[in-house]
Formats: sequence, C-alpha cells, structure tokens
Amino acid sequence: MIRIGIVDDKKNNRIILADKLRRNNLFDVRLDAANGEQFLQKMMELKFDERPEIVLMDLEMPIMDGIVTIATGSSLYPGVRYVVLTTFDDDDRIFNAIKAGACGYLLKEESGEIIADILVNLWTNGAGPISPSIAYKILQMIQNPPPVKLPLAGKKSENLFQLSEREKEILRFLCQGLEYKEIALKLSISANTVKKHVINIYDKLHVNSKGHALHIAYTKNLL
Amino acid sequence: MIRIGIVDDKKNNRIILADKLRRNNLFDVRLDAANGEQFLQKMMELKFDERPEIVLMDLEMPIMDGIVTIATGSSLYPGVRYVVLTTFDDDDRIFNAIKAGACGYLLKEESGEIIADILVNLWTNGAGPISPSIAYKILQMIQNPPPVKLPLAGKKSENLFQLSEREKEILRFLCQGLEYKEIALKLSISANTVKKHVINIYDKLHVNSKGHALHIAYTKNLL
DNA sequence: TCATCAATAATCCATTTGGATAGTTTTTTT
DNA sequence: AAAAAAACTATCCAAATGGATTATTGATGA
Repeated sequence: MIRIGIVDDKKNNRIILADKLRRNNLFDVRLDAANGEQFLQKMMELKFDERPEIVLMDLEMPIMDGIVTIATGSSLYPGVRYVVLTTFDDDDRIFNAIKAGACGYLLKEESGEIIADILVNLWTNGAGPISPSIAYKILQMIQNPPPVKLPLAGKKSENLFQLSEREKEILRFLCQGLEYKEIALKLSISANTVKKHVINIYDKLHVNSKGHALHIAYTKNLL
Repeated sequence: MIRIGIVDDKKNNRIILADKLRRNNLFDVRLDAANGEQFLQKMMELKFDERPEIVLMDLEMPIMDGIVTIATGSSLYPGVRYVVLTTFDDDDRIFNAIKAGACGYLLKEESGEIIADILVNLWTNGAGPISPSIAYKILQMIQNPPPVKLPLAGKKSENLFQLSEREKEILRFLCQGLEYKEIALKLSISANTVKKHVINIYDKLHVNSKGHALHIAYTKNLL
C-alpha cells in the first residue's frame, strides 16, 4: 500500500480523487487537507512511518498556496514526493512548482487509471510523473528561458518566505556556523535579540531547529 | 504516414529501429545516416516535402556527434523535430541535447510499441516525448542546477576529510535538519551512537558545532 | 494621530547538543 | 587467528538552543 496525501481546498475534489485512488487497493489515502497550513499541521502530528509517501497537491488554495506548501514541505520532509495536480497548465506555476520541489505535474483531467498508473510508477521507479503536454512545456522553457523571470542558476530567489532584511542577515551568519553570541558580537546587539530573530525566522520557515533552517536556506538558495 | 529519419553510426541499430517502426505502417523511414555529416548531406539533397518530419538521433557518433548535428540541423530545418535516442541516460548530454534543440529524449530500451506510440503522439499533439526517467532527471536538474563545476568539485572531495561511510550517511541526515533521535530511529541505532558519530565527524572536519559542520558539508560538497 | 510592525532586550524553563570517558561488538586487515 | 579499525552503547556534565512571554523604541502608513 502506498500512503497518499491529498491537499485541495475543494472538498468535492478531494473526495472524487480519493475515490478514484481507492478503487484499486494499492493506495492508502490517509491525509486530507484543505490548504497548506492544515497539511503541514497534520504532517507534524504524524509519526515518520505514518506520513504519506506521495502528496497530491492543488496549487490554488487560500491561506497557504501549493507552491509555498511544497517549498516548505519538501524541506521538512525530504522523503515525501509532491505531485502537483491542477486543472490548467499554467506556465509560471509549472516552473515555480518544480523549483519549489514538486517531482511531478499532472492535469486533473487525467483519468483515474492513468493517475494510478503514474503514481505506482513514481513509487517504484522514482520516475517523475509528467503529463506529456507538461513535459513539452518544460522543454520549451529550457530552450527559450523566459526573459528574466526565473534565475535558473544560483541567483537569489525572490523572497519566498518573507524574511526581513535583518532576518536574512542573521540567517546568513547562522549558515556560516556562528552561534548566537558570535552573531550578537558581529552585529553589536544582544544575544537575546539574535535568538528572538532566529525564532522568528523559524516561524516563517515553518521549522524548529537550526538544522532544518540551514537545510532550507541552502537548498532554497536563501543566501 | 509520418516521414522518419534515423541517424546512428551502428548499421544494426538503424535496421532494428527501422524494422520496429515499419511494423505498424504509420511510419515511412526514408532517411538513414551513419553520422551527422551524412545526415546533413542527405537532408540537402531532399526536397522540402520529402524531408523527414521526425529524426531519431543517436548521440555518440564519429565525425559529427548528435548534439552538434541537432544544433545545426534545427537551425537549418526548423520544421524537423529531433528526438534523441540513446542507450544511457547521461545527465550532461540530456541538457545539452535539449539546449541544442532536441524536442524529446528516449531510451533505446523502450519497446517498439512505446516508441511508436510516443512518436505518433509527438506528431499529432506536438507533445514532446520524454521517457519518465529522463523527465525526472530534467526536473532534478532544474531543482538543483549543477553546482558550478570548479576544480574542487572534480577532485575527489570524497576523502578530503576521511569520513567513513557511516559518518557520511549521518552527515547527510544532519544536513537535512534531523536531530539525533530522528537519525537514530532511521538507522535503528541508539541516539548515543549517533551522537558519538557526530562528535567523530566534528573531529575530522575540525569543527565543534552543527552549524559549522553543515556549512562545510554544503560548501565543500560532501553530500 | 493612532495603529502597526520591525528591531531591540530580558527572563524562565525544558530540550538538545558537545565533550570526555569507558566500554562492547562487528568487520576488516594482516 | 590475532590485531586494528569501525560501529555501537552508555553516562555525566556543561553549554547552547528553542519556546513562551513581556516590554520598549523607532519608523511607516492609514
């Protein structure tokens, strides 16, 4: 049984999709959330071996949209694979979703069988599921990179996590392996303040330790 | 009938592939070349409406390899679609071939039916044919752009710090932001042991905190 | 002007980490 | 088979970190 999570703001969509998947008994749909925040919340509550292995994620959601959710989720739970399921193949979103860490991109219109097929393939081979028309778009984007839009290489990505300047500054020091005291000294502020900033950073990154924060900082190019 | 061209230096491959395609009578294999130069030569000799619409191209060829051939061919004959057919999925080549203008990338191992299927799809929908495992690699390349290959990268960053396999394993988990307990759980060992390993790692890296260690791990590419 | 927000600072308390030390078991090498 | 190297487990203690809460200041904006 492959453990599946479904995140979509429309309850009906979740039900239909879960039904589609449950029809063959390879899937165990065990997480169901209406938005990103709810999803992260529920993930936190699950033990390691109860978490879904594959998460199907809608992009358009209130409160916390799919891209941000994937970005944080894929850093928090690197073992989980995120597959974007959407109704329209919108160029910008594709690219952003991929950058955020989605490992596949499917159109909702695909039949239940195709989706099931593709998820099984993802699970067994690790091969990323991509609808053909999406794959083609990706190729085109590589061949003709959109004007400036998205810096492919190590450029700093736009402020995905809404960190303030000060917070970014402190995150950079943190990434160099400095501890609170040392950062405080460098910035001529109190170590308590540094700590407060760090906690605020964790909140924005949805993490709760230095390790996780650095992981996100390094993998999402926040420096 | 879809007009097909095949470019491969091994005559046998050409024959087998042509046979596979001719089996269903949708394809008209009408151009056959052993290398890039021969291919371009033959293309010149053909009239516009005799030219292949899709060209299956091997990458490893003498005289003029697949990448260069696609690059020049796709400028000379923009209407022609180039599909790379190769036996191994070599990361560098994928990217270069795509940039050169290939619109698809298939593994030779795929069965004749799948190849046929996919080519028909390419012809009718314009959707790019991509083997799932290739698609996945492309995603990964977008997600983690190859870290500017500098002298250090090529040199064995492997044993720079003489970490044992186990230590590298643990360092990787550490870099994902896991704490001792979690790592212990994943490896089915005691948290004390994890800690011991971590201390040993710090010794070898000449650091004394997680922050420093992760900094080195990320910047020196120890993962 | 009033409200909000970022940055600053501090305290209490629980948890995690780092260091030192001392063992046992497994694996590899000689 | 003996010796050496990794891997494993443990305990004590001190330091660093994370979380919650409260409060002051200055800048920005409605």
